[in-house]
Amino acid sequence: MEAATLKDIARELNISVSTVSRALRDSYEINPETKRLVMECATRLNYRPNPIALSLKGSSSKALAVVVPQIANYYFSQAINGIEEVAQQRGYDVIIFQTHETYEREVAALRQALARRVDGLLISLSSETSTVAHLQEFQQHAPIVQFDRVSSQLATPRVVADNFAGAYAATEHLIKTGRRRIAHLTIQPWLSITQERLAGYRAALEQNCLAYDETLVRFGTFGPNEVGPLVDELLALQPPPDAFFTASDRLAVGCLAALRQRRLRIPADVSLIGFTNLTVADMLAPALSTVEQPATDIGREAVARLLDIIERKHRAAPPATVTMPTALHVRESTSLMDLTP
Amino acid sequence: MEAATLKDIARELNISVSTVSRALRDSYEINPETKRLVMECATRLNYRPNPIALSLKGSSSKALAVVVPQIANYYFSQAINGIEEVAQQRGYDVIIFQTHETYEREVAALRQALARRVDGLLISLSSETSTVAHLQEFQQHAPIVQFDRVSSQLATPRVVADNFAGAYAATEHLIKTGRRRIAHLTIQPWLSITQERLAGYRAALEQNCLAYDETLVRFGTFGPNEVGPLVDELLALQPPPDAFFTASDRLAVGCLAALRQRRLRIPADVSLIGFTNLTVADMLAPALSTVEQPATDIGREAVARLLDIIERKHRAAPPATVTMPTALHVRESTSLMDLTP
DNA sequence: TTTATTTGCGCAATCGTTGTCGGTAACGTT
DNA sequence: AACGTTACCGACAACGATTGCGCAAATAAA
Repeated sequence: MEAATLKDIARELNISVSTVSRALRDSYEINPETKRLVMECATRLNYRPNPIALSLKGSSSKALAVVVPQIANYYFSQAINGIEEVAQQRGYDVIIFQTHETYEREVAALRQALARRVDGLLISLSSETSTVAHLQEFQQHAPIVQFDRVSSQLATPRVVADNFAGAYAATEHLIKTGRRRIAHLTIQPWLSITQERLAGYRAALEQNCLAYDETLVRFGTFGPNEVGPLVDELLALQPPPDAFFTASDRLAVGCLAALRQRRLRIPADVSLIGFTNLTVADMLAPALSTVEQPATDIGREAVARLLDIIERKHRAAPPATVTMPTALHVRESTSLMDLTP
Repeated sequence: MEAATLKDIARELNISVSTVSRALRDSYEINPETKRLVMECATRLNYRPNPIALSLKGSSSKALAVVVPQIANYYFSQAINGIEEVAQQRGYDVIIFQTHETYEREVAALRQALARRVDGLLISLSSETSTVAHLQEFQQHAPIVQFDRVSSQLATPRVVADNFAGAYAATEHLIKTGRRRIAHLTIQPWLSITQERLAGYRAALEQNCLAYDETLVRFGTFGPNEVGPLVDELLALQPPPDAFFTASDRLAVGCLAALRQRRLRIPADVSLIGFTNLTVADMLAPALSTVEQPATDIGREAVARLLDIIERKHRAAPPATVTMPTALHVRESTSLMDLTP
């Protein structure tokens, strides 16, 4: 059973294809009786408009592109979950691209998305991306909404977690539990989220009369075996840090592993808090304090914005930034400092 | 800058569209010199064939559909990672659908996929799915490869983990560490993976002269708060279980939480092993023994099979089953039984 | 009755690409 | 000189849907 087309209906009813098309779109210039016949026949033949033909015709492809650095990542898989949910609800399909954190693959992904004539793009920038010419080029064809890793050079709506507030809360919490030398392990310095978190961290320090010490802050793209050496470096400082604040899932887990490997007691020797979406955070040893980002909601919100632009044809979209609240979860890894020697 | 089309090249060179088309496809009936000109012009205009037009023409859409119950799931996000990687390498885009474990959304997803004229389908069945008519229907249009949750009623290649061996190894390991009353928490009984794991569990028991006790086996779709009561039920048995073997990520974590909440010592009172893809398994408290499935490899293998069928046009694909080895990771949660009272 | 106007529908172009067919030279063969 | 080959290229239709335009018939207004 092949998919029914307008032509099939037209043949069946001995009318022209154009009449069928108009009847289905409820055009005023079609006889109500004819409409009824066409509708009936369409449901009988289980007619569905061919999205490919529609795309070619140039109207809309009913498909969205999602470009993220990685799928196999707690944060992004949750975000995509939210995106797919809302998109599907509103009749759009989602095409996924991974950049694996490279600029090159990001460009390739955009090219693909363009070729597919997607109606819009949701993107979280790769860590290599520092220019946005490729995105501006894309923007001339379809609207973009950025989420999580966003660039301010690009005029689009942005949906992000409240990174400043989250980092501020985490840092302040560490200070209130008696920590004074707080190391911050974070990702590439040019990313918006890195800067915002760093700013929050710094603001909390200064609000609490602690000096900002840049030797305590480390940036990087930390592979599986790169966190250990870094932790060693930090621990060699005088005085050594008494707390670690990490900026991603990978870093939190890597740091936890490194600290445990080095037989440091958490939180007795150092405390640890992460910016993560680990659902198992409270099952870790020790239970990991975290700043949780509403990843699913960020996905939902981002795609909702995008679809509003697409459907209301607000081409000149308000490049507003939506900030979603983060939540501080205090667990064992940041208990009060043990002051007994 | 709009995307260049054949027409643009044709106009530029004052030749016909068909000639351009053939020149680019390196047809024998085009003058080498003309070909050169066309090629040069094509690269200059940055021409890319329009996949939409190609799809409409009926040849191939260069897109694959992936249908999974959930994206935000350690196992599936890793599998999709593998799928996307290989697909992208071989020039195919991936369209993702989530069924949220419902038959209805699975049918809807297949309909969408069909409308998009995808060249093939990778599917892991929803837990509600018991009939495969919708898949057979789909099969008449494009090839299917099943992975993980597969149905034997459907003649397609299948790529799965070695569930029997994995479950056997886990169970045997529990027995060798002194356990005798091994509970098995698993998912819906009609799923292939459930049955295979159950069979492996049972075989290991019987090989070791332990009776299979069906009151120790529980099936279900365990929501966030459903694991607790179940654990209570099992612990009320006489004698109570001294080990838990769970069949999924969610169950392993849920069970761990429930046991800890009830102040049972792991592994002193009970030991616990999961069938999971948790990357943080050895960071949990206690470090969780697991049977690890090669999710990424399963994804890679499945998509490779599918693309082979698509490209070699082996429509009558060998419905072979590829079994990928699992790995037993012994950690703290299944240490030797403590025999001191 | 003649002229407007409305109603209802079909024709044909369009989107980008490919396949079928046919045509025109230039050449070689008798 | 007449014919067949070969090499090369263009016109056209088709995929499925939308849309501007035109055309006929029916109705309304003159």
